[in-house]
Amino acid sequence: MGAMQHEEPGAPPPTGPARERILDAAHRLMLTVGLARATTKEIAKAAGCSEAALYKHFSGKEELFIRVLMERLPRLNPLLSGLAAEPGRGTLEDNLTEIARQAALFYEQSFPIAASLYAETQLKRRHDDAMRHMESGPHLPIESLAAYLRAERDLGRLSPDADTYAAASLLLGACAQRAFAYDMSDAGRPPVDAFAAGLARTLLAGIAP
Amino acid sequence: MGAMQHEEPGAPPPTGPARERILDAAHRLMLTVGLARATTKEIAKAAGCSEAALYKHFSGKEELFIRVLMERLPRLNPLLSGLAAEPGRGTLEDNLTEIARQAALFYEQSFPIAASLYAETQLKRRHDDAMRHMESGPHLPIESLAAYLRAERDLGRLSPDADTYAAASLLLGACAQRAFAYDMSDAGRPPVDAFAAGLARTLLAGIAP
DNA sequence: TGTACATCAGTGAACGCGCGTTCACTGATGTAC
DNA sequence: TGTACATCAGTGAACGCGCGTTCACTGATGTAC
Repeated sequence: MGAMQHEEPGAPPPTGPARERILDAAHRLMLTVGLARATTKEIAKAAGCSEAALYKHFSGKEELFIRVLMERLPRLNPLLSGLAAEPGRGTLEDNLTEIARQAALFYEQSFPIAASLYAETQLKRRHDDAMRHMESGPHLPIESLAAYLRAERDLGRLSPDADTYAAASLLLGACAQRAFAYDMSDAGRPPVDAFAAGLARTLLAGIAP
Repeated sequence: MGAMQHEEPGAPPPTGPARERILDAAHRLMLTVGLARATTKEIAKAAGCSEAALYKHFSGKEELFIRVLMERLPRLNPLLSGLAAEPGRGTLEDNLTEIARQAALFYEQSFPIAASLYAETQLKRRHDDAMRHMESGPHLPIESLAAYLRAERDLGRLSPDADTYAAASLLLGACAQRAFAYDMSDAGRPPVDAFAAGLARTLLAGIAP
């Protein structure tokens, strides 16, 4: 009882190595109260340790946040470059639907945190530099998808004059926008399966009569 | 000389009524250093007044930010609902290109600030509520554009089974994503005119062979 | 085996700084008589 | 006209709080001889 005084009543019990618990706690707080109010005191409380313990695992608060971004946010690129590796498999509409579905789920998870970096230009710049150095970043999914579409076009499964970059922007943009326009509390967000299917169909067929 | 000590060397000289100068200064700082580091001290310095003066015009820092959001961010909706009012004008491709162009510029300006609200969940919620109350919000452009597309479809200028919601999501999503994926410093951002034209063409024609 | 020392994860309490906010006040302008 | 008072935009200095960070320390575990 007395030993548990740091544990939140509603939160899952902190288990596992402390470093992971801290990353999880920081991640959770960034999503719920936001980057600005994810203080060292709250993070420590949620992780079930003292504030001082944070500094045994991370050099400071900024490093902790960078680590959350790198070790807790999902990656979209593996899926996309996987597909690009073997074009010609399955139907194009199925593939695009699945890409849109995964992308929508990906942005749903990562967008709120990625967006909050805009509040801390300095932190954002540090993260952007790290991303650029490991050749990653938010523009990469678009380029991966465009590469996949080019490969399909070379196989004759797309119109020979299809603008693959525009197509990739349209599909992924719609998925990212969905996370932006309808967030957590908003019930108006369209169900992901129907949404993804509609995007893929519309992108393939166009809307001209 | 001595009287000007509050003015930033590089900044434009603070002119006009104090309230407007404060809003401008806050807006500028939100874009440059980010919401989190846009402190009352910095805002006052940039506006050429004392910190205490801020509280003569706004009840507090949060109200000031809300006011910046409401009085300084551009609106996309007027353009869209204007178009929806008279469908059948001009060619569809031209209209979609112009919409995409305006949307891309709009998101370029508003996205960094809107995104930074994710760092302050509480402020975001207050702003969302205000938006909902005046029947606005980030999902509205999509619905306005969808309404315009429906009107064009009813005129037979779109395929009768076109998914107008999906089409609107694709077009506006791509424009928003452009602001997100390639920000300020990044030189990789595609020029807005070519980008908009490519989106409109691709959305109309589709990419299927 | 016992003993002396090293290492390690972690803590409670304090520190200093920067923040948003408030206070008592000023000097200029307007207004009633 | 002068005089007394009211209003107004704005200020410099202070206040208190919450933040990230550090400090000296503890108790448990490992290790050499």
